[in-house]
Amino acid sequence: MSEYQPSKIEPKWQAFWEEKKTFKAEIDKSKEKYYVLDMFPYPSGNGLHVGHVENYAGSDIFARYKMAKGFNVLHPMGWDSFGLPTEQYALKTGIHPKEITETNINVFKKQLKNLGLGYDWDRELRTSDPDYYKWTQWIFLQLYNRNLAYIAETPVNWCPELGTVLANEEVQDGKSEVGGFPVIRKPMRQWMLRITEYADRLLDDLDLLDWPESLKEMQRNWIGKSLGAEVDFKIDPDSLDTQANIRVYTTRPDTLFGATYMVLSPEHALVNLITSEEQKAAVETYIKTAATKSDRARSDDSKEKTGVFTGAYAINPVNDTKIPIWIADYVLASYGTGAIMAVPAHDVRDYAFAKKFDLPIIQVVSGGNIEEEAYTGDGLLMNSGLIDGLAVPEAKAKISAWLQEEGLGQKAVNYKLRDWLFSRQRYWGEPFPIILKEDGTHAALPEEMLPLCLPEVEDYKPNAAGEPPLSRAIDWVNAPENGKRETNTMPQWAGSCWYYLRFLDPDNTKMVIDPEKEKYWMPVDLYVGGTEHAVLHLLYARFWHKVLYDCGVVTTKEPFQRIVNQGMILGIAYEYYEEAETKKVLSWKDLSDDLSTLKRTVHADDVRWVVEGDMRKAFHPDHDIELLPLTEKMSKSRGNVVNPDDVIAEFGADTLRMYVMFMGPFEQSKPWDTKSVTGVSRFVNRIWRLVCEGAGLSDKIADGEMDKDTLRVLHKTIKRVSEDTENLRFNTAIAAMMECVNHLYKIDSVPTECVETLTKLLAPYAPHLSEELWERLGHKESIIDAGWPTYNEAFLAVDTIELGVQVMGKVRGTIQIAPDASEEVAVAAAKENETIIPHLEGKTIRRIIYKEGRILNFVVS
RNA sequence: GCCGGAGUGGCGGAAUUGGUAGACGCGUCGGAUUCAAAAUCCGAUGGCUUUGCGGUCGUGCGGGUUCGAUUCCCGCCUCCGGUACCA
Repeated sequence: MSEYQPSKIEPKWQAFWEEKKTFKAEIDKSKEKYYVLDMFPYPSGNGLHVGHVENYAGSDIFARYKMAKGFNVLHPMGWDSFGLPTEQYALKTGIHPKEITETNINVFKKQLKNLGLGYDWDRELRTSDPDYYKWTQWIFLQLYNRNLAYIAETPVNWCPELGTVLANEEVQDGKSEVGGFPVIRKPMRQWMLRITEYADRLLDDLDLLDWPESLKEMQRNWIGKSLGAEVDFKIDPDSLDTQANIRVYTTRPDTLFGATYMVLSPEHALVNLITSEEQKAAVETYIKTAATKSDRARSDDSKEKTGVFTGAYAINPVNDTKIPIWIADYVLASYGTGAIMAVPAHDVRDYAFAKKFDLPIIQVVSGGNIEEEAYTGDGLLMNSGLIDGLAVPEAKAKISAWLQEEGLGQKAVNYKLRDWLFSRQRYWGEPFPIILKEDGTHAALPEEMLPLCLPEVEDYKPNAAGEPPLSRAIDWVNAPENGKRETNTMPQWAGSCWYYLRFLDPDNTKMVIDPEKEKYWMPVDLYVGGTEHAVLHLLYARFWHKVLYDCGVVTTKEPFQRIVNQGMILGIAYEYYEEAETKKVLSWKDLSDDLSTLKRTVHADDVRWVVEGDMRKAFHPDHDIELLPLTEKMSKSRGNVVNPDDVIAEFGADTLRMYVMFMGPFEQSKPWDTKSVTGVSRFVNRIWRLVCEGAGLSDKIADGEMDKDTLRVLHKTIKRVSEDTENLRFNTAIAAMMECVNHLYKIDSVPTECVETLTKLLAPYAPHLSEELWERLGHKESIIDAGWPTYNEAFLAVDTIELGVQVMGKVRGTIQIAPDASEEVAVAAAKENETIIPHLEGKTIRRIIYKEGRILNFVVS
């Protein structure tokens, strides 16, 4: 075997690692632990895509690097195997979700192994395994017992297409996150988790974490804490016989004097009570339309405000003015008190509403132009009685104190975060360990009865009465003596809320986790995954972790100390156009406004390349039209998906791993370009040819001392690769190794020691290749045990450097000089330099700026 | 709208605390090797200008600070991600 043949060496080393259990992690208190975690995949039928490769190759490189550095590394993998697509596939095919899951996991696992990822497979778990979900149910019972789980009849996001409800977090633009189906509001009986009780801790503890700022910010925004005041407005006695108040929440109590009307949400409890006879019909119609409108429709209408007058009035407590009460759907029932005081002068929404319905606008903060738009900035209070002339912050403080004294209001805090809608009307999820009793109460299933396994059903659709699929398992439902089983199941997030803990003790049948193991391994030191989980999974998992902390199950406040989001890999397709009527094929160059065209794309593999000068242009394979490259998120419909299996078949896993890392910064999204894989492929081949010859070593590899240059290059490479890998700058680490190899090609003989060191640096990146080289270099053990090289600063030194010489800040030449040369020496050398002399001629040197080893600059006049 | 991030050759991307912009790779051009091609190896490669040395312009745009700005400050533009009537 003289050629580099990844298809031969890669399976060999994968088998080696598996047999030797190279990546098995066990508690070893003599070593420092390091827990690297990947966001575990949902085993879909589509298999692995290059986005997974980016994620897992990155964490694998880092884990192997830490291992080589002597850390006791835990790097596990498992399956988030409950979920909707599997159930939908089961519905279509009649195959049991368990079997579908099994099949998909086998495909995924094989693909992951083909990539040479170093996982401790002995810790493999899947969320749909009863031995696993037993403990998911157990954790639910802890929540239940702490009164953090409750049943509520509330309007929920119902997705008719999916036949289930969705959490707020799962709805985007009024459509389901999975499948993109329309979602409507519908009142239903549901399980809720009191995540709002943890809002402050979830917010405050973000400060403890080493997460990307943008990710923390997303969580902060989602929790959406705001400080303000609640104020009571009396309803005008003429409008209502009994005495009643409308309580509002506001962040701007300073603008109270500018409140010229009030708005209740259509669902507000007082609406029926206060509506006057004349307005009754209009109000009822409005409520009816608002109720049937989906969130989607409501937000579509957000530009145009709607609402109706109730006929009732309230009294502004600060100036006893009578102000009208309206209802409008721009006020949300679920936020604050479901009612607002409207200050049109200083709130854009109130302003739009007041303009539309011709309500009075009174400016109370100076600034802006109230004729044109609402003024939301700072300024001095005006038209505001006791707070006149104060700045906004002072006015807020003073009016709040006054409200408190008068018993009209108090400070209040609000959150955007709502309780977590935790039940789904699905089959393929964890059953609730709950018995619904005949008297309408409910009770926890005793712990000894866990796991409560999913019953078999003949069909995964809801039953005839529209109840969840589990209702079809009549015996199962009616098994408890004094009641029935809950037939909802838990959402997919449940299992992924705590899997990082189970990896530490996957086979424990006695308890959720052995405290000793938790203490040793937690927290997760590095969690790598995509930004798509920035709010959903990460918020839910933090919440459960904090509950477990309160239960004494875990000892860290937070589960994931550091998170890194790998960038998305984008696909390239090449676009052209088709004239709508004639189907004539057009280039982007042929487009004009009066043509009606459809966009079409050509897959990157099918493009015909034409070289023109130093450029290559993309052409349509069958037509003479130039194509425009289009970089987008990979998806089947866009025809720009890259399958990692194909890349492995052509180039090998080591090349794929390195190319994905070499494309650009780990956290940045970047376009996949199959043509560019050749660069990394050549590099891998160059290493192979440098070291290997036939079945053994190349003659070029010989014992002996490294020359000074080679020693310097090698130690510089150690330095750069170590620092870059530590900081997850994999792209520049690979560039450094390329430079090193380029140097080794220039010298006649490469000392063994030099190749060995380079191989160690390469090992996390191209593990199969490195093991093969290491073996050929005469080693019996895995290269993982060979340690990580260190560099010697002394070898990095050079005799002379090329120093840039500037005149007036412009580089005019360079001089060869010792790196630590004195200013006199440098200036003398510069003054003798032919290219610099003309720039100094006839000028007076006013100033000399010399930074040793960096720059020499003459300021002249 | 708001929040976060980014704009550097034909392309992906480098550049430590402000100090020779364009590392590394792709592509392109030239050479070696070959009967020939592929593969491989060596070299060149920001634009304009110059026979050449060189000159000049260049890090989204406009200003500023500085001996010196991709880097710092002010004001814009564009793109990507998130979020959206949260009072």
